[in-house]
Amino acid sequence: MPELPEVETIARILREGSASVPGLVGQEICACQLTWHKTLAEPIPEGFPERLAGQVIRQIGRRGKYLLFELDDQTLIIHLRMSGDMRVVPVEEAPAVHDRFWLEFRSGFKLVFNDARKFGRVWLTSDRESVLGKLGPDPFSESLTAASFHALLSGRKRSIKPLLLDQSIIAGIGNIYADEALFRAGIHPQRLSHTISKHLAAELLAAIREVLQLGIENNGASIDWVYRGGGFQNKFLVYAREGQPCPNCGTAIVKIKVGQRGTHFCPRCQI
DNA sequence: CACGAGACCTGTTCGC
DNA sequence: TGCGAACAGGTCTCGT
Repeated sequence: MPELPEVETIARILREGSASVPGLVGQEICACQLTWHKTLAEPIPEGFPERLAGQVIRQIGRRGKYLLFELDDQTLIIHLRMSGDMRVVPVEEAPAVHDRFWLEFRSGFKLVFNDARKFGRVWLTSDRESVLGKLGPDPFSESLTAASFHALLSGRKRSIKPLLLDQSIIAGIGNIYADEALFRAGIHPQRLSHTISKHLAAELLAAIREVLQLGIENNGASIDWVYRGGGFQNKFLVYAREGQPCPNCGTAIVKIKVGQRGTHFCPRCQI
């Protein structure tokens, strides 16, 4: 599920709350539960879980696909991986299947991490960089310019799609948005990165920002049983559209494997 | 350095 | 209808 737009949407909802639940900024933690031990990333934080009690959530944000909860003297970091989801419900509500971890607040609500496939991870750390340090720039970062992006591409010989999925190069793009961005930029997913001109790199960066922004404006994408609430899945131009006509030229969209990932593109428009 | 395979997991969908 | 295979929004590690 969660690529940058989905994580951004979740962070915003948790920060601001909704009609039925309050925002979490300012809420004091009084207890926590871990029901699948591997959900807590190594190394096990010193004093966990007692140290969480009494801490207040001061801010909620995102870096790449990581959710960040700034506490009084530590940061709680959560990565949803493939099937993770967050929800806020009253403490007395019975746990659901696949609830792996939750925080209980004095206000009577709890923040629950639900994760069917158990790939998701939670960190509690005083040193965020130990978790986030290897991430490349955020796609929306002002420090990421057409020129620096072009330098990232020309500095290596690699198929462009796996490169876009490499979080150490640029942080936040996943399988859906990579396919959508490459289509909009007219670039074949297997094209080698160093063959992309400066002009085309600028177009690709603009396409990446455009699809991520569209995703955010639509509250992310919901597919199958994973993630709900988003609407971007109705605006896919190539993803999950194998055999359907390309919106530009009508050619049937093709699906292949690139770097072990399902990859959708128009064989005529993308070169 | 770049790539592929395998691992980590469960649930859903596909193909025979 | 049933059953195993294939596949899924992600990332890490290992071997070549």
